[in-house]
Amino acid sequence: MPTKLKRPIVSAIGGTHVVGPSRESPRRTAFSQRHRQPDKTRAALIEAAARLFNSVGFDGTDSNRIAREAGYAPGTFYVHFPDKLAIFLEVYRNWVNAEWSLVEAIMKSGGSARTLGGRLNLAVVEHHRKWRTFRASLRSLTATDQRVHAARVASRARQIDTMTDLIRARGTPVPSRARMLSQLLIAEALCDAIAEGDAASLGIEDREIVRVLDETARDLLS
Amino acid sequence: MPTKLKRPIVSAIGGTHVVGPSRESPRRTAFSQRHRQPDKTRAALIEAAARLFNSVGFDGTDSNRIAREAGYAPGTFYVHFPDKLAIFLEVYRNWVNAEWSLVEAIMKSGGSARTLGGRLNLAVVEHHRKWRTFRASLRSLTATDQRVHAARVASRARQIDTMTDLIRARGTPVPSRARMLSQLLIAEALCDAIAEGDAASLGIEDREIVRVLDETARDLLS
Amino acid sequence: MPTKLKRPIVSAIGGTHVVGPSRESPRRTAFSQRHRQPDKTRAALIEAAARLFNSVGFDGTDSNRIAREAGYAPGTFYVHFPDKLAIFLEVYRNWVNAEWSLVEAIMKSGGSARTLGGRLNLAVVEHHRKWRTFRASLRSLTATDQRVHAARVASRARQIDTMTDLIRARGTPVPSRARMLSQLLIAEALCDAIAEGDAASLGIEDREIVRVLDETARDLLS
Amino acid sequence: MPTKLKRPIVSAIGGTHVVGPSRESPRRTAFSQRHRQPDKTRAALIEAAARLFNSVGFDGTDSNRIAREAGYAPGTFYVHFPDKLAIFLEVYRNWVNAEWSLVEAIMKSGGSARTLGGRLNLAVVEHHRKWRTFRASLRSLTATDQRVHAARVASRARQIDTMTDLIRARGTPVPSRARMLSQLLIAEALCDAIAEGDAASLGIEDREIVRVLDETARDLLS
DNA sequence: TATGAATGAGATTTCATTCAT
DNA sequence: CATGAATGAAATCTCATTCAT
Repeated sequence: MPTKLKRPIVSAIGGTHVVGPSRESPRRTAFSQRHRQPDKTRAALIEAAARLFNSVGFDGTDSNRIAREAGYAPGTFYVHFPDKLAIFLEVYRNWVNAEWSLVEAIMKSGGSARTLGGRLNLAVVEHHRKWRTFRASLRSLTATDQRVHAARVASRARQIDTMTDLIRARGTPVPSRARMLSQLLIAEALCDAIAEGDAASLGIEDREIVRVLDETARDLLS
Repeated sequence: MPTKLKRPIVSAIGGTHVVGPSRESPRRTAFSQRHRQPDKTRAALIEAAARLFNSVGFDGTDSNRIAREAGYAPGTFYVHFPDKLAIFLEVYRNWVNAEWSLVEAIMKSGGSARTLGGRLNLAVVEHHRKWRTFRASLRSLTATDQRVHAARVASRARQIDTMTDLIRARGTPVPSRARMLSQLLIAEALCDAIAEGDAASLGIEDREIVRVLDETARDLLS
Repeated sequence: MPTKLKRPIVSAIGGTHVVGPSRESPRRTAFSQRHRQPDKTRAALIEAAARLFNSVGFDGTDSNRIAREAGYAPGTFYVHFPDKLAIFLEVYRNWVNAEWSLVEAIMKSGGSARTLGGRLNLAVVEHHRKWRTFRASLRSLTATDQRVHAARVASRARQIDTMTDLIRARGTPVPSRARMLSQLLIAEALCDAIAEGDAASLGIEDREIVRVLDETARDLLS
Repeated sequence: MPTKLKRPIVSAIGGTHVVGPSRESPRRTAFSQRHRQPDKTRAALIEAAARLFNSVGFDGTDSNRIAREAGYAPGTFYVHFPDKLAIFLEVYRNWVNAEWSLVEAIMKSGGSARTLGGRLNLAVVEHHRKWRTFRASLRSLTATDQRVHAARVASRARQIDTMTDLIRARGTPVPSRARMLSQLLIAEALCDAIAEGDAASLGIEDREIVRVLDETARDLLS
């Protein structure tokens, strides 16, 4: 029911510098201005959930803690979400939106295809790095849970459509959907690997991987 | 196929056709012939764990159920493993061994580089497909748990070494470690995506993705 | 007797006549009138714990049973106490308070030093008799557990201070702290022995031991 | 069935300098000379049990660990003792014997009543200090368990008899049994308090308490 | 809407004990 | 006698969820 206008989706996920769950006791005045404003409550819960999922993972948190971190009582959680998975899906939706915003902003910033591609890759890598633990839970739930799996496939379909539009807008020939999907998957994999520090722990520099990423993008998408 | 090994590592993971856990209650009162043979017990527990992790995920099972599925009482689990994560790492070790065996078997089968590469990709895709839920748990735990993360990085390092040996053996120039890691990651990502049915649900045929996989392998490794 | 206090500390320990835990299963499905009043819940848990610790000992009960005996579900225990030891310490705190109340009441009742001393000893003996099993657990945990040991030493320190005040108030010269501690220890030991029926089982009458107690008190404290 | 002659009871308890359970892996040669020598096995189990009861308490150990610490397999425990309590009683029996040996040795060493009394108190204090954790378990079980309680009462009766004999031997008039019991209890309490470091943690010096102990002994027993 | 005490099923883990060898 | 793998009941503790206020 909340429309996109009402809740500033991007700010919660895209903008914040993510840190572990705050240790400060739930910020709560006797009756903060946020109370009795359902949209703000909902947004606060989502933000807290995003933070927690990204620091201790989906199975590492519980709904009580999400509510407490957001400054509410346990019961409040269930006023806004039917269960823990529902808020996870909401966080995922926000995360995807944030990535889209990122991509759009860069595409509008102008420059050669090369420059743009490089900038894009860097930004996306950074976004993955920031949300690596959340993304790990996402991947795990994808294999385990129908709802999450469906949401993810849907999101990929939209990504491919968006990519098609962007390429078409530039006048370049549109690659096959298989190639576009592959590129998405490859970008995700390499970004996640960098984000998780795998390259580093093998003595490989991140930017070497980014270079490979650039290459595959060029090969597959043009 | 493992013969003299104390614990038949590969067979548990590589060979079985994976199905969901049986629903019949495996409660036993008397000792079966398998009992009192710690190596077999251990192997049975690992096999049951592999099956369960791959059908309901790491967080979807519990040590009691693993023991019961293997035909033992709850306490038996703790005779052989200190906790649930320990058996997970053991399953992972087996999984990696199974993949190595697969790769080695194919490498020894002879044929042109092309043929070999294709066969390899197909086999690995199939292996991932079979173990997709287990792999999802693996990826999730990688981000959450130190022990798993370390095990996975170690395994990647060994994979790169093995790859180096194989390429060197063929007389081809050895690519940079960054390229080899990238290829491993890409293969994993594309295989997992096929395994999870993502391509299919976007109306893309699996073999189109496999073709991309072949291409990147060619580009990156030669 | 406690009235305005949030948690009626003394009443739980001091007043009740202690019997073994009831055998009827106290399973409740609906909320009783006691529920939703956290202070009462907490007090009920403490009371049940006191009763159980005193009948089957600390290691003879479990948190589930304490909750059930108090009329709550297992989880409720952990809403109020982090673990079994925490409630034990709370019970101990109450027990000490009850003893203090006892002593104060008698001190205020007037009479000669002799009369008062005698009355005091009898009352304390009775208190120990009533709580003999609880006290045995207390002594055991004292040697095993840091938290309990610390609580007990702190309590002794306070007892010595109180004793000092009382003696000073009567105008009598204050004995050394060593003597006061010794007297506390001796009183405890003799009281516990009577409480545990040791004198009786050796064919010695309780009041003979009480007489010795009176003697040592006179010798050490005046 | 084992007679006193066969198993050197005192040495296990009286002589050893007690430390925590050894961390070294169970001292065991392929088939040590101790094996198949039931008396030695039994003695080794008792010794290990004494050590463990005195470092982690009765409830802090388990029969498997006792067996392992003694260098045997879990099942061996049950060849020699029907249950954990049985070995505890055996350890207690040894402990009492050790104390008797101590007392006898000192009584035979000659000297004035004063000197002897002082030496006795010091030795007994030391014995208690060494076995303080074991003694705490003893006291706890005394209140909880019939078998232990009976054993302890019996032991006290014997102590009083012995004391009577010793006093009679010196030609001094024999005090009432109540006085003798009281003195035993007081000695135990003060010794245990010193052993547990209670005096020290209240800023009181141990020897002050020992002096009180001497006083009460003089007052009660002469 | 928001609250938060209470729920209770269920997961993890321990350990006294058995028994076939 | 000794072994030691296996047992399974039971204890500790968690957490998604409910519901009366």
